[in-house]
Amino acid sequence: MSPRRILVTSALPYANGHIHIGHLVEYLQTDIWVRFQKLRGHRCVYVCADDTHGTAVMISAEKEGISEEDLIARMHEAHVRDFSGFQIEFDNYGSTHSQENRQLCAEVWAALRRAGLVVEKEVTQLYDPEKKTFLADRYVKGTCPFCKLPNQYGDSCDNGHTYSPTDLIDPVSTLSGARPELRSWPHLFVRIEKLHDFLQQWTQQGGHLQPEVANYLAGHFLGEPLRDWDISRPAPYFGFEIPDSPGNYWYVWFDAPIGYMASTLQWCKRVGEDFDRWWRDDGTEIHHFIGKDITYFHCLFWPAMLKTAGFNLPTKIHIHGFLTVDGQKMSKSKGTFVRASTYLEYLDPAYLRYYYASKLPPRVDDIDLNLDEFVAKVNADLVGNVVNLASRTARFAHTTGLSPRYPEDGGLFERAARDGEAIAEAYEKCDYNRAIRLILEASDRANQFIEQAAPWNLKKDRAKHDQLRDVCTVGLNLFRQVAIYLAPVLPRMAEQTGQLLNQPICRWDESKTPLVGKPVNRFQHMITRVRAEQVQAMIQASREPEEAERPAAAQAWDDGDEPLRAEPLAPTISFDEFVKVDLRVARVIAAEDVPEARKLLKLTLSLGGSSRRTVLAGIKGVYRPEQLVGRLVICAANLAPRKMKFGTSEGMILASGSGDEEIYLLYPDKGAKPGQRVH
RNA sequence: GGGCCCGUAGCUCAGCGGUUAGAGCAGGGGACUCAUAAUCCCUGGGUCGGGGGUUCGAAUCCCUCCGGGCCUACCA
Repeated sequence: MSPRRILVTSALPYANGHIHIGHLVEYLQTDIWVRFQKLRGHRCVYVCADDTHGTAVMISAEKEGISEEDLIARMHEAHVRDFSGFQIEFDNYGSTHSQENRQLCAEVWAALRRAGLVVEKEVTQLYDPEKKTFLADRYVKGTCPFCKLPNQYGDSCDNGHTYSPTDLIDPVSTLSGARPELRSWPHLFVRIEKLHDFLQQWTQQGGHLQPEVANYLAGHFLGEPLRDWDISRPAPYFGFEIPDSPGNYWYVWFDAPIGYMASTLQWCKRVGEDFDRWWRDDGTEIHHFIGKDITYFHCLFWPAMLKTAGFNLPTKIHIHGFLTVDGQKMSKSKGTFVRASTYLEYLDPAYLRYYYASKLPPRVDDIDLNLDEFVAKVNADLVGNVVNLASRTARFAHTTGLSPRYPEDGGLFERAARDGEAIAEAYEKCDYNRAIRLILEASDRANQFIEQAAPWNLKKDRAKHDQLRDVCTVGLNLFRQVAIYLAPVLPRMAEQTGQLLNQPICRWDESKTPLVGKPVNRFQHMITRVRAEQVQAMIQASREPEEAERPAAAQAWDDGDEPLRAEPLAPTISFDEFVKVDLRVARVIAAEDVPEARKLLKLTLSLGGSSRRTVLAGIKGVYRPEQLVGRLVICAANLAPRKMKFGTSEGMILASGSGDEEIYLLYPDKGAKPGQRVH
């Protein structure tokens, strides 16, 4: 087989946050694939970069009082450190804020213009007059025009109503607290519909996408005309100004994927390669690894851009699912939102590399990091089964060395050498789960062999020295095969195996030829067992301070400013306005679930005597009905009844928190009586 | 409302038209002592989410329902 030329990318991590164990699913999946290809002898280049542009970076920089450039430089450094800690090896790790990227963006842009795909349309948006900037939906808050729920984002409210930010009642900019005004501005759009036929064909044929992804696109986007893509943002915007449209900047999703090319270009300059050979040459394969959340950009816009500008199209887009921890979404308060750097303080990266590999299917399925299983798998498979194989033979072999000729082994070496093809095929298809299972089977057979050959008995009899040497030669060669097959996942172990046997592991095919006549070095532990306490310590360290236990001796409170920032103060009101709201103490005398509703509980409140109110409260996410019965709450009692899908709500009960997972009901101190007004 | 993925042993998953449905871990019993309390042997455990259908034959294909996750739209 002649060597393939393969360019591989992972999605560009956003410069606004740190790498966490969810990101690592992707970078480890990709790194393993790249290492596999290199080990197979192919020409394979792995590029990535920080995604640096957009509003979120601007806001963070301002919040910290530093320039965007300083912020992204700092994050770049942190990202690189995290990746290298996990033995993720890029050939180039760049930034979308680079000269190369600006140049390539201009090139792609010119091609879109030339093809007549760019049109200008007025867009009317809310504008923050204080910050002199247009506001994306998530930076506007106000009262839902439908249910009058206050403090809702610009596109939808917690009760599930969707609307335009211009319909919000009393909108407030979360950037400045100012009242936004409506303004229009010309935006540039890409008429992607002109490429509909091409995209239909490209997504449905040629095996570029997993079947479920192709179906998703066909059913969801390609069944109707594709909408124009709004690709420009007015200043101020951290990004690249559009050369032929001063005052406008490319939307971050335009320049981010071009960052794949820009990073390649940087690499080409550094090592003296020809860029066109990698991006304009049918002989090159391009493989993107991404998460399912960004399917839309990579499978529609990106091929459209490449096609128009005459670059290589992706050979394959490998899409993976999300990470859950112990079956649930990662959570900051539970401590399962673990940063890469935190992980590395407590655990060996080899554990996670192995664990993810053992779980990853070729499909888009989510994968679960089950912490108990993590410990069990690492200890049982990696240490107990694989490394132990070396550990239990290398000590004997240190004195004997390897036999000059490979001894009879009942066909075990041959068998594992043959299985190499099936294992390689599994890696190629990103079916790491299957690859690992096959490898573990080989390791199992080797352990059985050792057990039965009992080198510890042979050692007792000097006359059996040669037999002992033969058994160790078999055992270590079977181990070496396993180490080769696991090299993409566990590069460190492959190196250690090379040192142990005085023969570095460089090629996959070395699994086909037994190693003989070599001295064996003193065995050193390759991977240590993991203890559940270490994992627990890591989880503890990842818990957000707000959830940590309060210190008994309350010293200075260190309350963060995030809540206030997330929801700035509303405009000042007069006392007269305040007293219009009649807040009352009320007792929950009945509570029941509204099964069809995602968030609602139906509460019956007593205001004392025979006064009853039925209130539908969106607190199901946190409170169960039985917890509430008997409790005192505070209720907005003179609110106009509101007809909702599941009945009429005659008031609201007071709670703080963002909504879904975070809700804190307010209740009065002991002694308060239902019906009392709150002044 | 539409779509996608998943539902197989206590747990995590494999099998995706054909012999009595598998693995690892966990459980039970035994062996061994070289090894990081590792290893080896034996063993219990499953209406393959429910129900229909296609087929000589279905965990595997089709329909439908239920449950979990996700994406996306619209109305109010």
